[in-house]
Amino acid sequence: MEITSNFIKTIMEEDLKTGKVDTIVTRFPPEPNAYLHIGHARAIITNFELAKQFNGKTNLRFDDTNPVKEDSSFVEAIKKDIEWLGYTPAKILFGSDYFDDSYELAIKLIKKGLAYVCDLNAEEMKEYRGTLTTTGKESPYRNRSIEENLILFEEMKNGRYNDGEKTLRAKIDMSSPNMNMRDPVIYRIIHIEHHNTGNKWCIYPMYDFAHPLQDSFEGVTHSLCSLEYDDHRVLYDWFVEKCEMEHVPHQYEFGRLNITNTIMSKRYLKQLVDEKLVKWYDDPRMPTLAGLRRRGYTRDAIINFILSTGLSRVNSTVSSEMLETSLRNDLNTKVKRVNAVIDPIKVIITNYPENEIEWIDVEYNNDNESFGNRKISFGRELYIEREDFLEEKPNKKWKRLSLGLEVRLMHAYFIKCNEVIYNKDGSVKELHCTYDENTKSGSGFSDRKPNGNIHFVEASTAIPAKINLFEPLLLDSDSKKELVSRLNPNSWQTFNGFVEPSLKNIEILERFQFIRKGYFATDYDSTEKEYIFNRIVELKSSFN
RNA sequence: UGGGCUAUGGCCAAGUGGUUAAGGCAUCGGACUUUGACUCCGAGAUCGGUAGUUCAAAUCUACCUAGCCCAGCCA
Repeated sequence: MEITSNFIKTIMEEDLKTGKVDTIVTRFPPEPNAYLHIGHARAIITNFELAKQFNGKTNLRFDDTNPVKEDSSFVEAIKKDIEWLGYTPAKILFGSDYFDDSYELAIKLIKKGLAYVCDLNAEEMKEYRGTLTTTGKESPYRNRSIEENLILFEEMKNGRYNDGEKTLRAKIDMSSPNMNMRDPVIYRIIHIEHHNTGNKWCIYPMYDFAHPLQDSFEGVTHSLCSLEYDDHRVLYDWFVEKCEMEHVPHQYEFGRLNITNTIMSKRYLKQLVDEKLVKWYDDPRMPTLAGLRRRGYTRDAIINFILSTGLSRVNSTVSSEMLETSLRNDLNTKVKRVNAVIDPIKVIITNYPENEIEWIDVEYNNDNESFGNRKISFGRELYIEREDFLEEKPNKKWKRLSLGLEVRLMHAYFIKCNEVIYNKDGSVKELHCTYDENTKSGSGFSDRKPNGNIHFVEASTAIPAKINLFEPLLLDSDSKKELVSRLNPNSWQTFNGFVEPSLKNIEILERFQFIRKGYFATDYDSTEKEYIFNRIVELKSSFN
């Protein structure tokens, strides 16, 4: 699958055609202050795929210009996620690699009379900036001489001032209707150790200043970012122009991706971790890439999902079903589908001989012929899924077992339910059924149609297994109350179920909640083997 | 009379003046069935509104409406 058509691709094609650029260079610039989530996947995949399609290249650049928020532990996690998605950055860089350069360029701006050191504190600066509907007023420090600015800025760099005491600002236009142009701060004082540059610096460039310059240094041609930076583009261009950058990159904005019933904002994900409502950012219930990976999502499912949602200048909210569909389609070709009964009720086939087991050679129900066959067993005592039985057929759409009705046991025979045995509490204990030996699967029997197909496992040969069901983060409200209440223990439930005999050595399985159109657990000896194996190990330890 | 952006079926999204407005997801109807999966048929929009320009507009213009973003020494 590849990116079919979107406005950025069109721009790139045009730029290539007109010779505006020779090679497409993009970059993915995460701030290393959290784990990547599925929303970031849109930016990652767009940047990498687009460059790939045009034989260009993509850098990974950690945007680490604010040491108070960032941490190198996130750097590794982010690298791992990108690698997992199958992308190899042309270069891996840090914003902090350019601190010397941006310092020099700041001096250049001062010398051109386009930047000044300002003594206003944060509160005063806010006052002077004005509001959305009123213009700002100029700082009293705005017209310091170039010489004075040069000295003060150097003193800032040398640590003579405390945090917040002075800033370096671009001299643009305090009456601009675009707030970003009202003399934005380009350097601030922060006396804190930086995870990359240590204590070398106590002044750090702001995003708006650093970013366009970094893009330029790296030869980025198309700098993609989200819609909220639209207002910043004019500033972006201003810095590139005024700093007289040789290479001129261009910024293009696209809409953010949201998914229904999922929280995606960094703030809430952090809250879940901080309040220990989840174990960590890679908890399988989290919509982070690491969480989805642990949960069994494949890279292709995620990439196909992102590509199928397209890209535009609209912040979109796509249905979570699309994500599930991508996964189901991908798994269907990669992961063998096998029988597992998660919440069993016993079925006795009263007309089947005791102590006899029949082995049936069956195909996997996958879109992958290379999987070959395996054997499943059939006998007098079976387990079926509790939800596959209702005493009375509730409506004509019910395609499962009911009293007096006949269904096909997948790969085996038709059975008819004759009697329901109850527990004392009124719940169903077991079902007494009869089978029709003429109806064996593959025999060509076609005299009558069953009321559906259900799966089963044979009781004596089935392997007991703990089967996990993860409920995804289903949060449709921003309120904290909602956040907490939805994260009940049931969001991670373990059932004592049974799996078919071919699944030896597996004690814990997941039945993906999203494979709801069918009742199969997945056996993981597939292309995702390594991850799956690791996940099972992790899960085991999680439950101890 | 702050500025910017956006508006195509339930959800995404192609379409850049000229066939019956692609496709995916979801839904409904049907066929098939060793999963209600898969597959296969079939169903649904006149393009936020209004007025213009034009032989011809979702595509151009004007006005209107709605939604999102911006007043961090965050990114």
